[in-house]
Amino acid sequence: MSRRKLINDEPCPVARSVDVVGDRWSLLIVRDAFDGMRRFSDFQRSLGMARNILSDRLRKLVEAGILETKPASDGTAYQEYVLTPQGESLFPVVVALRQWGEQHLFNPGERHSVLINKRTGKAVPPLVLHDSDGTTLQPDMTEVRKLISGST
Amino acid sequence: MSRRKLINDEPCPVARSVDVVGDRWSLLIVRDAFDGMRRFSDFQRSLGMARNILSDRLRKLVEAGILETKPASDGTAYQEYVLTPQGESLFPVVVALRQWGEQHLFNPGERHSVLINKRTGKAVPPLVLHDSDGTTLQPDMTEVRKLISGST
DNA sequence: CAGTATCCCTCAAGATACTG
DNA sequence: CAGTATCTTGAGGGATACTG
Repeated sequence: MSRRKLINDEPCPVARSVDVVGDRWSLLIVRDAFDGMRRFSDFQRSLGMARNILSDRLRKLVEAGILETKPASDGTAYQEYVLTPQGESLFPVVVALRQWGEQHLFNPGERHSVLINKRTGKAVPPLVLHDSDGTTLQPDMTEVRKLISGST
Repeated sequence: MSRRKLINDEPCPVARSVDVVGDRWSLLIVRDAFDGMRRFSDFQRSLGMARNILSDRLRKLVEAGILETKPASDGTAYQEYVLTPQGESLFPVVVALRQWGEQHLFNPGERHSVLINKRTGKAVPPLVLHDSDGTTLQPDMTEVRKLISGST
């Protein structure tokens, strides 16, 4: 995107998040990382993307604090890329995208991968917004207030 | 993106979702739509994006079944763009991105917009994954099973 | 194996002018 | 006001060759 607008001074957290992970590959790399993937070649094979682009995305994800590099566990001289706590907190984002895709982007009966709770062996239930009293929040039950001072 | 890989035959719902909304603008348009925005010029002013791009994104969001057009409520000859039920079900995605951004992309004390429960007047609590028995799912408590036949 | 370095091309995005 | 049309730029992406 040329002459691209700078949005890391946007006051909206959604806009800043999209600026970091709102591209074709970043969230798929994160998805694979949640799936236990750590090595350059594994990501490359899984995603089928050009190596230079993968290299660039991994670097940016490390710069953004989403991944960190570690020496390879098998003693080779190379890196492993693992999620930081900040990266792990993208879990709801990836799950929400997964569930939305499952519901709306597959034909009836079409096969797709699915997220399973290891303990129960069952698919994880739909992600919904619960308020602190347990009520389920719908979109029209919320509103955005501008420019609240953050605690983080 | 040139010679871009086709991923609408990917078996992973995350990949398909990213293919639909994984760009710089789509989710911000959806965010504004959640905020009650309906008119072309309102989106344009809010997002500060080029009109031809906005036009293109609105068309694609309509094609994807996320927005639908309606005659303008004020009687003018133009369109309004409103979320379909499928579009509204992107709510968890937008909220998850919002909350991740709030936590990780702002300096302490820096001001940002915030999502409020209209009824209680308080910020909506963090989005977490609850299993059907109420336990909180962490990333390492889940795994992906490939190619389950879908019910949708 | 794990990248980096090049080369090339396409298209997303911006700017601007135009139209009913 | 709500777009469409046209032009330009450059980032995103692919392919491939190269390196330790």
